[in-house]
Amino acid sequence: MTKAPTIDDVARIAGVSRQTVSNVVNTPDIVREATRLRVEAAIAELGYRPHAAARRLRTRRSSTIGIHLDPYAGGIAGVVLDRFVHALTESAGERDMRVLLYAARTAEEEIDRLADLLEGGEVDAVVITGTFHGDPRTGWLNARGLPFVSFGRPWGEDDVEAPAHLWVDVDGAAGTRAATVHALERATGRVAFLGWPEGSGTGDERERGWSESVGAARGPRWVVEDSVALARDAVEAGLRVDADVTAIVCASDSLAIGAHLATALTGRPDIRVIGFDNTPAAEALGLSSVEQLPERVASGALDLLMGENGTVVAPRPATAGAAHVLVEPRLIVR
Amino acid sequence: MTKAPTIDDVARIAGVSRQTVSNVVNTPDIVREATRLRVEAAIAELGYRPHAAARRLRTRRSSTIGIHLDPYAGGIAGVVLDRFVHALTESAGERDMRVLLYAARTAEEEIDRLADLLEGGEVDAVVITGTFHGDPRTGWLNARGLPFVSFGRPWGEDDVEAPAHLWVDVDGAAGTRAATVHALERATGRVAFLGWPEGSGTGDERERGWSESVGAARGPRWVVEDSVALARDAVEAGLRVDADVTAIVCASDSLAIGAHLATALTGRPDIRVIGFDNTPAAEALGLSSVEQLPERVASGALDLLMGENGTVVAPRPATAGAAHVLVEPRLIVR
DNA sequence: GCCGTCTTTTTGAACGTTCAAATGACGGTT
DNA sequence: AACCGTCATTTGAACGTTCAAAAAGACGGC
Repeated sequence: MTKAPTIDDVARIAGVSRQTVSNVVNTPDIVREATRLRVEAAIAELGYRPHAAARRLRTRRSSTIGIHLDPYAGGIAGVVLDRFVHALTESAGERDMRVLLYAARTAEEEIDRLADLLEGGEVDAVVITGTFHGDPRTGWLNARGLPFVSFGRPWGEDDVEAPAHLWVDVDGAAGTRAATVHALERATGRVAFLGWPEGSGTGDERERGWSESVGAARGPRWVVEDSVALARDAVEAGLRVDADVTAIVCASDSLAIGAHLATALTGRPDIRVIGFDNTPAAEALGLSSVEQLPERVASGALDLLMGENGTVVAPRPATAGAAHVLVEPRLIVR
Repeated sequence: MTKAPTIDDVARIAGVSRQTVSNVVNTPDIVREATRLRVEAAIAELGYRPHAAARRLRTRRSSTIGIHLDPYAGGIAGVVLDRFVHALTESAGERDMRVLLYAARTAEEEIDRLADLLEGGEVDAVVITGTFHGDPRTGWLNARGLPFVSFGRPWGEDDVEAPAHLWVDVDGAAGTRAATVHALERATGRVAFLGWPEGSGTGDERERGWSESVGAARGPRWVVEDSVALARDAVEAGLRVDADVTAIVCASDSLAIGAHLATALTGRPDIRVIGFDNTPAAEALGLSSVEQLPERVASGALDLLMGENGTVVAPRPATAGAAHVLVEPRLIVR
């Protein structure tokens, strides 16, 4: 490996100027066919690849999107984000974009990273995840006019008429609604809900889907933190009180696995348990679960940042209507 | 957001030259304290951040490491890789490195991506994963002298005296050995092994750990593809023949979950099932499992690429001894 | 006051690309 | 034959940084 060939080397071999080579690479259609073929031959002969940094410097574009990776928390929750990262990488690749990961433990640290990456031109835009009530990141990004989209809606802020920022999310209520409807079709008794303590936007949404569609078959509503063991205990206790429950809609797969264990332990394998997130664990146990369709979420995020078919980051102002994508999840029946 | 300040703006404000500002940023100790403070004040005042692309162009370093993301296959297997990516991102951050993802469906496509990324200077090195017998990637990379490390040893090739390339891996045999020893301590009957068909290096290693340590308590050796349902059926059938088995060491968590289901179904909850990979699914079911310690794998990969405490990619030639890191996994008992 | 040495700072060039504007080639019209 | 318009190609400059070498300062010894 001596020295990588530059655009000038190609130009010399092909007997044209730098710029013509550049045109062949970037806008082939404005170059005469004969010339183009000659240049392409030279490129192939030398194995020329444009130097990314030089291009970035000149165009002031990195063609890269940053995404934050939370510290690995263990458990099941991380799987959804990982699938999203996968999907984002693939969708981005189709648009000639790259995905850069960054880690940060706290919101402050993350803001520092964001500043480095965005202001240093390392990335053109970022995807932030796990937004929460009063999240400092969105305000900071907005104040500087930096392009970003969040996976997760801006909880608590005005999110319909004048959206605070671009966002993409999964319609949690639609997911549990589908689960509930499915349960009602099959089940003969009441349909319970196993969810998280009130206050998490996501959890409240998921409960709402059940609540609004369960109707007369409404069973009890059990609440625990997101843990298999807690869920198991809660359901075991709950079933002693409400023995006529024949289906349990859950806010997560962790809860669903706990519920599943409880039904097995108490000799009630007839009870249908439906989870949320369609994690490998639910799949392994043969539990039905609501699939978030991360591929759709990912391409929705890119659509927002780059336009439907755009190839560069050019965020529209967050105007009503075009400022978010809400993906309808799908129930996977097992 | 008008225009980002450049190094010249800082220099003007601080009343020094470009280069002095550059020195304050990169090598503060060679600059006189009084000057340094003045420059730092100017940097803070303007909110200056060096432009990544310009720096990359000049230094010919991207401070970025690329890593391939397989198409999401579903199931449990992906979790280990995702944890590794997490860990790599965090370790890399500590060394002022970034992690860039790329997707590719086939080995050929991947080689194309690698060429773009490495020869275009987009990344300084790559981590390749899922190496297999006769993998075309390693040869291609070696032929060009491009820096890389693989997660997974070079199966089949000379991997001790004259290592084919830098690699980091988990000692699978040590993992199943620990699992077997643990089983022998607790179990009264024989210890079985549930593994994959012969031929996958990883699977053979894991079987070896059991085989070499199980001794007189050696139980049957069952073989299936990596699927929960297949594992369940195999173990159910196997236990009818070998009823004195009281522990099953498995080559993966998928297999372990299948085995676990089989023991539950056949009324043998006393049988200890031990998995491999310590995935969330195993955790959720309370199964013991061998933990791969992805953090160690990640920092091992960086050590190989950058030296123990290095801050730039400067791969040593793959000389015996210093060319690989073999991480000893740890049994998580539940 | 001068010299040598060491430390600190400045200067000019270079990294490889694309942008914006200029030049050249060619055919058709007047 | 001069002019115009269109298309294809070239030219000079610029993007913001760091390298290498040169210049300027500081300091002590004689």
